[in-house]
Amino acid sequence: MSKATRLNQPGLGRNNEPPLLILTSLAAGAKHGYALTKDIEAFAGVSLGPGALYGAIARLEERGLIEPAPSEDRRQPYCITASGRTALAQAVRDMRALSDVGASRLGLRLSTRRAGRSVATFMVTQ
Amino acid sequence: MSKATRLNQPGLGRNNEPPLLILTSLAAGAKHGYALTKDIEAFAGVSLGPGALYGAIARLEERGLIEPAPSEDRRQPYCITASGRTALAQAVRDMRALSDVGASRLGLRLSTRRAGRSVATFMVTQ
DNA sequence: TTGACTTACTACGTATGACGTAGTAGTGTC
DNA sequence: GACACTACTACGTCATACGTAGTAAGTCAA
Repeated sequence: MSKATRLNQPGLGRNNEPPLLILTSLAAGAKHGYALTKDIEAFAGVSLGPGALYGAIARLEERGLIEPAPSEDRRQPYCITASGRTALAQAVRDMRALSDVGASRLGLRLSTRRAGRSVATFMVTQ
Repeated sequence: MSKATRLNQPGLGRNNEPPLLILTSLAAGAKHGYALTKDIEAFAGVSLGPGALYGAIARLEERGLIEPAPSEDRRQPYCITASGRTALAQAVRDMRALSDVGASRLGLRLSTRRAGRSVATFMVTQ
């Protein structure tokens, strides 16, 4: 938290996180753009500028992963759709699996306790 | 495994996975390009075409995250550097944290057992 | 020894999308 | 009534994911 960093990470070029972050944020309830920025800053420590934010929102809407909710004022709230939830769930599972492989190959021990065998059994055949 | 899909996922546009997958693969030992493709197909079920693969390799090398290893034949093996390991470790931790938030907001229960409170405590203040 | 197949790339082009910046307009508050 | 904050729109640039085509060396079978 504290100091929100822009997305540009040192090593791994440009990322496709904005749509993922937006879906994650909306999974907890409808929000308008500005509230999304704040929420994302809070849970991911990442600050999306308007360019990244509204660009991603437009694309997510085009693809039917989010949709505009009725608004009373000038703000336009969005909510996640069923297929948005599905896509997010898939992404979450993929990320979990990939981070498991990465952690095991690095010999990292993540905070979570886990039983012996897992996705990481892939590595023995490498 | 079985049928490796190209990276284009249905929902979340273009992704920055190639560098991450390459680092993950190299974390288990030096490999040349083609071996990387095969390994990545095996552990991630994702098939990188040469364009994606060698483009990402070049960029990773530029940034000092991987480096060429000595080769005997026409193949050019690469290995991960110390800062490559650091970057990968950070990415792994980030992915883990993000997938935890996502899972909890979706009400997903991932295969891993975990104790009660976690990164997901963020959501209560949303 | 030729031809087919696999391995292992290089080179090139396209287009998507992340992201910055600037501008604008409504709203609250002192 | 000026200033800060909210909540966007609009625009441009550039990185990079990714496809496709081409090439060349090694392997193996007839």
